[in-house]
Amino acid sequence: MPTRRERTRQRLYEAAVELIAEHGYSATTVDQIAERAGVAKGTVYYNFASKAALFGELLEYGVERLAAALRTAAEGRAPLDALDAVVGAELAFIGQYEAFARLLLAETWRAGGDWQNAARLIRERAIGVIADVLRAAVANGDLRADLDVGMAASAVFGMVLTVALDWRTLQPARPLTDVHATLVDLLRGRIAGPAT
Amino acid sequence: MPTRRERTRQRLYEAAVELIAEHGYSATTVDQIAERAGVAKGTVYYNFASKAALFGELLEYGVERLAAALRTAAEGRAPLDALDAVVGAELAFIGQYEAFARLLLAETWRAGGDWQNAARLIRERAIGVIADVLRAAVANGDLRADLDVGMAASAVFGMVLTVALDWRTLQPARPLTDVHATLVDLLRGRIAGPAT
Amino acid sequence: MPTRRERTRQRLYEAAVELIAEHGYSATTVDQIAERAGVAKGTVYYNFASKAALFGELLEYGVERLAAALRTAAEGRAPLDALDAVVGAELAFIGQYEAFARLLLAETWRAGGDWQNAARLIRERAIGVIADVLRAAVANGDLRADLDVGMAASAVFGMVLTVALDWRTLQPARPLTDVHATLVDLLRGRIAGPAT
Amino acid sequence: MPTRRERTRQRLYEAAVELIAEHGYSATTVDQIAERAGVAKGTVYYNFASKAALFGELLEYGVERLAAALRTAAEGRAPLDALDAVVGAELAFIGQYEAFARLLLAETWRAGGDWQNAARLIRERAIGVIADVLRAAVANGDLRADLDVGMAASAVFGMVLTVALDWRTLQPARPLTDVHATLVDLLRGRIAGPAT
DNA sequence: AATGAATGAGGTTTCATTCAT
DNA sequence: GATGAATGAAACCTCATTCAT
Repeated sequence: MPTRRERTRQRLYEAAVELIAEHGYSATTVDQIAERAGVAKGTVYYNFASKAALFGELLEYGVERLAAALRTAAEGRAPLDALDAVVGAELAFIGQYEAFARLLLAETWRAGGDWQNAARLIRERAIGVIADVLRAAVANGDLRADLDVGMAASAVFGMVLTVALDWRTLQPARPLTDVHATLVDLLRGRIAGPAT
Repeated sequence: MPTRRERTRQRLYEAAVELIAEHGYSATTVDQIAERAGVAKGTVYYNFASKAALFGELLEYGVERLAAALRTAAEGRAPLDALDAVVGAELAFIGQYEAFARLLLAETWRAGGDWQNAARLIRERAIGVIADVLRAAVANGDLRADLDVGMAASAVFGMVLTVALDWRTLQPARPLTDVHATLVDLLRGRIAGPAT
Repeated sequence: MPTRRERTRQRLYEAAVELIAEHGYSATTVDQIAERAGVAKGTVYYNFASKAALFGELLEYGVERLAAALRTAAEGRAPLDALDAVVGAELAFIGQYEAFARLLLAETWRAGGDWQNAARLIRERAIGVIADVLRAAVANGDLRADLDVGMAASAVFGMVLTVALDWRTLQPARPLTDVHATLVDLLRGRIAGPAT
Repeated sequence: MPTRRERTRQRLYEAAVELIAEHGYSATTVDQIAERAGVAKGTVYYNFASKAALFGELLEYGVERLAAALRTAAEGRAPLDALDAVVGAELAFIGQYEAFARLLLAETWRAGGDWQNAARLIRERAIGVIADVLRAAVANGDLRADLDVGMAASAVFGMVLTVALDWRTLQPARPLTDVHATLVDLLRGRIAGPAT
């Protein structure tokens, strides 16, 4: 059973993720976070050292969950199946934590960036899982030996992220399986027309 | 020959794009923009109604250039060649206007967003060009008839954008043709290993 | 017992009235108001939505007090006595809240005006009380039946205001009763010389 | 025939008076003045040393005209007739130069005031004419000997000013003669009802 | 005689943070 | 454990003034 403090922190997490996803880190104020969480402004500072610290913990927490979801999906599968499963897991994660996904896109792909560490974290953890799967597929002979694994992993991650956000924005009613199928087809090179 | 005002506006455009790409819209101050452009702060406001207006015009201008580059690349080519060319053009654009590309990713993929109009603009103009190419490929029998063109276009755009930015960040020395080749292979489904 | 917030707001009211009376609304800065009230600039904005809102609440508050003072003075008196009393009350009010009276003159008699609402308020509330007294005097047969009550009320109000401010500026030592007597004589038509 | 410069200055006078009457001196910008006058901003500074100088010349010019109008009206009349004529002249002046009258009220009745000189000027010139008339009436035995001439002059001036501006605002269609008649009745003490 | 782009001091407003309750 | 009034640095923006044309 969570303590009162736990519950307050959780409420602040959620409020912060939603607001930052909508307006960005800088444009989100501590006042707004407190209001949406239903607590007084002082309470934010009773629970977190600063606005930046709240955001940092948030990112860490979210990226950890994303990476864990991807790792779990890949475990114990044959390489190509694992790739499909990882794509499915990324889609599912975005479907459930859409706000966090937008936050990821919006705040981490900067040039100099105040959150460059976080960005590296994401590449290393989330894209790293995809790269591992691709490497296994290459080792298994499923993908050709000279594939640039790092670049391909980055491509897969970005492709899924972009498509997933367009999905949530433009056709949220569409079932996940549908989107998943299209993405897998794209990845497997199955979009060619009838042999001529 | 550009007027004095024209030249000043151009300098402000450039300064703003770079800064916003690095720190985001909210975290970039008008002072910084003015300083980098080498003008006084008041000059920013003499030339643009507000910080938001400057950013708005900026997005419009950049998206227009990107869409034009993609359209030009596609023109007069057979569908699948056009797809390769469009990917190449997007890569080239990002290589040249990296700052603008980061800004696009960082500021437009928000949920509610103050720049939702801009986001729609991008989807309609830039991704629209890709969708047109894919549609032509389907009509030509190069891609299968039931392909979800909209989703595929979004996937291509996001994949290229993500890869390109990782390329600029992690291995800027690598030649564009190299990256282009990998992306085209991915798109054409040529990454399968030796037939088993 | 007033809350802390109440006390701060009151201090801000007083500081603002004095400064605006001296320099006008536009020429008075929020910095000055905060300094005279002995609080930080941010505190002004914690207590009022904006400089304009502070001024608006100020006017409302002051006009309400003025109208109340005039109404109280008139109550339970015969019409002509009531008129004398109302003039006395206006004089006393200006004597005590000179700053507010100057502010009234300076900021509300504009043409298009951002404070036209406030101006109308004043006419309706303060001048309205005088008009009521005059109307009662007409009904009582003390003043002639075809008197333009609205115009006369406006005349009385303006006459007293102008005289009172000249009094405070030029001969502040002079007792109120003296000024009151002269004004009442003027109003009652007792300034004619010896019958010829 | 006025020179080109003369005409420009005149247009700037008029634009400035109207704008300052509406929004006050501080709230009126040089940009607005230039725009309403139909000239470029630089032209304002080609013709006047500063915004304050423009306003100063404006006040001087206007007060001079007002005082002259009052003096002319009084000349060569018997004291009490002169009083009526002066009131009529003040009304006529305000009817014609309403904007200037509002400006006078709004900017000169301040406490500390940046335009205190101007305020003194007005009292001395405009109210002074009225005081002279009243003094003559006292000397002539038309008004009682112990009348406080200064205070009465101030009362007359303020009464007329207030009534005139309410007239222009609330019932501009009403003829001047009507307003004049009511004011004169008030001044002559002719508002008493039927003798009881 | 007039212009309008440019300036920078100074204004209003926002907001992360502190602290007494 | 939580509050909310207060703070002041720093943001956006305005505007009187200058000056090259």
